[in-house]
Amino acid sequence: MTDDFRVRYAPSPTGYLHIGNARTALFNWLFARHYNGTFVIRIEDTDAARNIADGEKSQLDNLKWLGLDWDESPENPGEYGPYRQSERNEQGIYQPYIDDLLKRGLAYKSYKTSEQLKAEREAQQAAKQAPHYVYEYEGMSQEEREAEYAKYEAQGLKPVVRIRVPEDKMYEWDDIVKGHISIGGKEVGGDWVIQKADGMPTYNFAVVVDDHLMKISHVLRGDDHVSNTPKQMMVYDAFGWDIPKFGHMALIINAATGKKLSKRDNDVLQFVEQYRELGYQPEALDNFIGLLGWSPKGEDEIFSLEEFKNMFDETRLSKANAKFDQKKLEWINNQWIRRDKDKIMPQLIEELVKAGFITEDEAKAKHDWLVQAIDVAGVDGISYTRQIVDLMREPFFQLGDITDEMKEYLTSENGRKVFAAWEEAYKALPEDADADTYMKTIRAIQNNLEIKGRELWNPIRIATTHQIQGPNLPELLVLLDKKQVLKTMDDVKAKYLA
RNA sequence: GGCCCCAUGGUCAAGUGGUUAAGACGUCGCGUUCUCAGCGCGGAAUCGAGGGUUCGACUCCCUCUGGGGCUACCA
Repeated sequence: MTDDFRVRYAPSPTGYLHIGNARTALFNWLFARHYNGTFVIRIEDTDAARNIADGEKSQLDNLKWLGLDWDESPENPGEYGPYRQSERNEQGIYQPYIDDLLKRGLAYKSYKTSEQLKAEREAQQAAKQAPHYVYEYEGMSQEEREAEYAKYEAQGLKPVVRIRVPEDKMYEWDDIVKGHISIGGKEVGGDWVIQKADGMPTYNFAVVVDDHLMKISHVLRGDDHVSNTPKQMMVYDAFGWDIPKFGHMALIINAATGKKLSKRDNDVLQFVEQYRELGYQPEALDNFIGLLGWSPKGEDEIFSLEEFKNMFDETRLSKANAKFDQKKLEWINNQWIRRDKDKIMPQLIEELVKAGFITEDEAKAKHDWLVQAIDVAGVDGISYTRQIVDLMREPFFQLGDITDEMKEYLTSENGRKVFAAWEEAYKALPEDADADTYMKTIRAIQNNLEIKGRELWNPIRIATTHQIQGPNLPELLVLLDKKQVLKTMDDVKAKYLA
């Protein structure tokens, strides 16, 4: 494969950027960048009713966030604009092609109402036949058809334009991922609509005209488009255009339902936006979706976009659908969080600010302390940055309740002894004692009292933090404010050890 | 129902006629440790079924089964 690679990602702005779309975009990007081609973004907004207000903006924003850049789009048009189908239609780009087909008798106007169509379909199904459009002008000449059109127009009916499907023809192609596929012309369900009554071209028609005009060389898209391919091929044929190479990637499946991941599946977080809000790293999302349906040669699992780009090989795309495994995503994100802590730190601190634990000014003043506290709290174990909130809440910003179990440790005979010894020792320590000093102090109590393990540590941990488990205690004590700790201990003493 | 596609552990998957069938997530156990996390070590777990082809099939062919996709004036 050589130059002149032009690939595209063509979202319809009917929603936010979905994980499945993101994957399609990612692989098209990889394809373009690996082969030094051009990556085009085209907005397929021919269904005005389904478009949502900020769909396009959100899609593009999230693509950028994922680190996917593009060479041509509505924002930065190349020489094949405009890059929104609605605008292309307004400019009359599609109409001449439709008229041409009409003139050549390869397409025709149809005035059947949706009620009629529905009735036809139901009758066919009742007769156990596959739904199939019935051509209403059988045996008529062009003139006779025109006469029919006039009759309907007089009744005020608006037509759609349907393409005549060559039913005897076989449509075959060598799919980049699936290999050879062939589908008979008679399988597409009969003459299909290329222009809707509102004048908009349909997806299957517009996509061909645009891909041709934009000189798209490779079309990498989801498996769900396989059955659209013969329809699109017959349009290429009708105009005598070269057909691009198609590649149909296996779909991402909802592990719970076993079905194609759908926007309506509320049990899975599946919008890029949602992951972004929880504090997933874009690199991690790229890493995860890049490994869904594609695998590299070696045994490594963690890859940057740049590495993916260099390794990319379209022959290693999987033919089988892949289930979405949230746990693996979490692990991958954890790896990225740990890979560059300096980069993550501001995000973590921001989460603490948003949680109301600390103001922005305080965070600035106590920056070094925060960095240490975050580390001691166990940032290495989190899956996404939002989790730092629960990790840090206790004992850094709030104290929890003393449970019955904790009370047991505190009020047992050994617990009382440990508390007394600890209280005395702690008060005697300087305010800036280091972790080693705390450790030695606790070890000394262990030796004096001959109490060890949980019997020793739990009373101290509980008395100072109201927790029965948590980060390494000596390191934690270094970070806690001594006055606060003393107060906590006094309270515990007054309440449980009086 | 029709057409198309797919099929290795719970999940992602490597593998292209001869392998002890990689690796990762998850899971389980052990160790480190006061505990959690982390880290280290180890374990369990896979070729959907049946026929062929072949000296030899996870790999090739067929059938079945299972799963998915599509079947719109949606994209």
